[in-house]
Amino acid sequence: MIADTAVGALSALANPHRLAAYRLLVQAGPEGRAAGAIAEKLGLPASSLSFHLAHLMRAGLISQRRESRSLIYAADFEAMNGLIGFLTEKCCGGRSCAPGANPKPKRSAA
Amino acid sequence: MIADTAVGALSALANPHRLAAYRLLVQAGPEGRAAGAIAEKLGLPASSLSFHLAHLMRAGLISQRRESRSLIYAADFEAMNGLIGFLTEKCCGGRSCAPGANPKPKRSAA
DNA sequence: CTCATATTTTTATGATACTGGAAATATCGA
DNA sequence: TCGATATTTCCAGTATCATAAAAATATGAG
Repeated sequence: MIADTAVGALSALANPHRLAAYRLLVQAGPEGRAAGAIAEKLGLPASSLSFHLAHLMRAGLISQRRESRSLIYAADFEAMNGLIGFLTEKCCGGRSCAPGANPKPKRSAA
Repeated sequence: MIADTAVGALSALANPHRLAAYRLLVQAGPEGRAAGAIAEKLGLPASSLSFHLAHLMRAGLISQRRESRSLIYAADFEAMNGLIGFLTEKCCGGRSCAPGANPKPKRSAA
């Protein structure tokens, strides 16, 4: 991941509504959730939610697929792991890492 | 971590200069780095960097300590892990989690 | 006390983001 | 084709953020 991508992803998450929507999708897993269901859960007008989902899409954090009349959104877990890896990269230059001692949030492939 | 805190942290990171400064501090580890050293490394005017560091401080992502004439900034690793935990919380509702299969970026205490 | 260094605060201007109603688009069923 | 459902695009008003020069503050040395 390059810095611009990371800034885009972080900007996308840096809004209460988008963060809520994103977390909802993270918890929903690969199956995802329809836009309408998200709007209802979050109590947002459809047009506002659409704006926020488009923002998350542009940032590459979620994906979209159509299923009949509904548009289903799902979190992109590779993007999430890429972002986390970018933030924690070369954490502490290799040393033991702070109070609780967390060498590195090791992820499978990264 | 509550949502407001997370939004604050993400907003703080959602800027190229702040993200660069933060990553520099993450890689520097608990020792941290003086404001002047960061400004030089990033090629930023002192006043601009100060603005950005204050933003990261307000978000709780970094800490400050004085050492003679210099102010030393260091990443707060607990905050970072808290943020990552918040993002990945209840990821996939427990199921296997996407392509690479990453159940959860397990961290020591969280 | 005064000067030099390190950093922050103040300030003004310009740019970007959020909001939600109304209209437009896409899909489905009869 | 027509109507209903699901969602997006358009719009404009308001609010928030980034920038960097200049002035202010804090520390240390002589």
